[in-house]
Amino acid sequence: MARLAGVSQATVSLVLADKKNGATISEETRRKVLDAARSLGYVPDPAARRLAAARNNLLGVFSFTATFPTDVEHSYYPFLVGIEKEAAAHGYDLVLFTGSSTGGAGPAGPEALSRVRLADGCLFLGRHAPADDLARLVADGFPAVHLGRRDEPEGLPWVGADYVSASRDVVRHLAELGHRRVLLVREDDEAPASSDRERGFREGLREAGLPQDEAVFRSAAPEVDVTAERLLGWVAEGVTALVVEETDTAGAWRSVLGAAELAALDMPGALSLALLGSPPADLADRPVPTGFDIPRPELGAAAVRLLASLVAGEEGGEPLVGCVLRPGATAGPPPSAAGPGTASPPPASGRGAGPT
Amino acid sequence: MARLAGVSQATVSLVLADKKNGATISEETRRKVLDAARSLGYVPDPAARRLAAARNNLLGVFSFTATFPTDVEHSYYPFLVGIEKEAAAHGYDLVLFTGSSTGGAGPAGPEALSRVRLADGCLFLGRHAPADDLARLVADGFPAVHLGRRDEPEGLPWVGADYVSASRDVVRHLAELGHRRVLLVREDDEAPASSDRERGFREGLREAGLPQDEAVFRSAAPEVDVTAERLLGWVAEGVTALVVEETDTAGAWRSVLGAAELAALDMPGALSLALLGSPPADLADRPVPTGFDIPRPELGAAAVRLLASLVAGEEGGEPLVGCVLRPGATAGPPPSAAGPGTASPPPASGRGAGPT
DNA sequence: TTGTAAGCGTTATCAT
DNA sequence: ATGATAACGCTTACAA
Repeated sequence: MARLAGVSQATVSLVLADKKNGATISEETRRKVLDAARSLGYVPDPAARRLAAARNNLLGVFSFTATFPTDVEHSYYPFLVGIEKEAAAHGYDLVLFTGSSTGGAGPAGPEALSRVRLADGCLFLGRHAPADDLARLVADGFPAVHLGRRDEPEGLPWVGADYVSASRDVVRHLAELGHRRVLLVREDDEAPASSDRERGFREGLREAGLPQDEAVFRSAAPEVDVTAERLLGWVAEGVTALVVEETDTAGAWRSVLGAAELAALDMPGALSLALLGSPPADLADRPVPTGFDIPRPELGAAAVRLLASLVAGEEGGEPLVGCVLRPGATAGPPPSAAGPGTASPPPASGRGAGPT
Repeated sequence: MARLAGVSQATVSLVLADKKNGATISEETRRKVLDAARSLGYVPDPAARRLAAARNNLLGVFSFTATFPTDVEHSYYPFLVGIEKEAAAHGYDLVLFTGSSTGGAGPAGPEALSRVRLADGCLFLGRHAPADDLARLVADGFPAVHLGRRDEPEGLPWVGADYVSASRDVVRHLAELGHRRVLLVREDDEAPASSDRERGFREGLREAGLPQDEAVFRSAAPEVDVTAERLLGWVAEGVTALVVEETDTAGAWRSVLGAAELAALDMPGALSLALLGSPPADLADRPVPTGFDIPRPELGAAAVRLLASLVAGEEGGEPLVGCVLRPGATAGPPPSAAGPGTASPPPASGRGAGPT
């Protein structure tokens, strides 16, 4: 220890810690200690440091699938970008629990989840987390945050994208373009992400004074069956814009895109399309869909922020992160509109169509 | 501590450590401890564990740039894939030290690097690591492994791709296709990665009994100036294949590709091209270059393997990981060859041209 | 077979 | 302003 080298003892701790509170170190000893430390190449042992401080400045990241799958597409990369940055900003290092991906060693049982306790708190990615194990963590007061909206283990804090507002904004955008008949195509799935989008969609309609009856088309979940006939039927009924739900498989979007192609519909011309999310990577060559982007890095950062505040014993803040509208190229004025950008005032309803 | 919950005390340590030597725990206490631990969700504190001179089953990963930069292209992702898998296989969790990216907390001084001592060992990514800080770690006997060949802090173990063999194989491949005049285009840079490639290139020539004089063209580093005229000149001199070095910027490759285009050379027909590495992402739409791929996940895995053996107190093994030849589409038989695949026996030298 | 006790290197709380 | 000294939670002889 540098105590021997220098002239003092645990005073070293004080000078090296650079405490902000009581400025209680004489310049002389300070120098002595610093010099001794430098000449000895002394570095405080982080393990001892953390042991004494009762916290280890470690934030866990637990994913139930491999954190780094071979297929980059499915990875948590965009979240990790924000997570790493925010963690660094708060002075935390990250523990990546090679959780369920236990390729050969440790047991993948419930034990695995317990390991996260070695960190000061933990972030959970992906929806495969066993609710009861998480409940246990929460009940024990262990700081945990789920990345993505989650109702299941009651009391589990989470951060998620604000699909409601984002979906509302998309509808507002369409209304401003002049659309009066807008239809939502969604999969028949009761996931919160789905319901939130529908809620936002309906809010958007209401706000713009548009009719809400028959405004939603639900299709069987796995294969969405929007046929060309159905599409043409809608157009015949006066629908000028389709708002499509986004899911992992993008089933609805693919289906609609395929049908539009089959029906040989001029895309922004005869029918406007909007996607409630981002298009899948394999459709990257298609025109950029009008819709919104989930700010994944920002979501990751928000999760870390929340987790850090929980670790610090504070209450968590706003769990919702705003999405950003993507104008895109698949939506334009409706066919009947006088000209581009000329949004005619709403014929029905007494409420205005403009932004409220 | 679980001691209170169960009936014993530091015996907990013994049963949780699963010591291999003297089987000295009665099945009964063992169960008691295990049960108590499970019901309490008890996890040994890594810091305390490490402090007590044991190990905490944590492996560090330290990169001097962000591990997850916004731009996926520049990330260590492919390495992480292998690192995560191998770490899991060895029963290690990963601690991501949010390196120099210290966006707000501690300074980037030596202190930053010493945090890694919390783990049993650490992997270093990227060449921005301050050599002296690393030297300190090594001198202290801390298990550290650098991902990528590194000479700087002497004694720092590393794993890297075997560019020598890979480059040799590329030349062999060309020779087997029938090429007798092969030219290496490299940047004027003394990086080990460059010299290794040249060495392998020369080995390949020798093995195939091809002339080594004037077989290497060196160009200024930043902007590689391979002009169309120069290219045509080489072809006129009888050069039928170009082997191009790979660097971060792919300057040489871009230059050669551009010149070949300008000169309107039929690519595999009039001149064969090979790249000593992988093409940059923005050239993904071009024909796949003949050359080799660096098995990044395997490299990451090898690094973890080496690190794990160092942690276990063993000597490290083979630091070189083989690359895999990529046949590609930019190399074919030379114009003069009788037909595809008909490699004529070497006219010069007494040594065979086939695989040795 | 299991309990006791001595550290491991820091930090934090008191006295000086 | 600084020197003792008691934790911090664990491992590991060593004793019982």
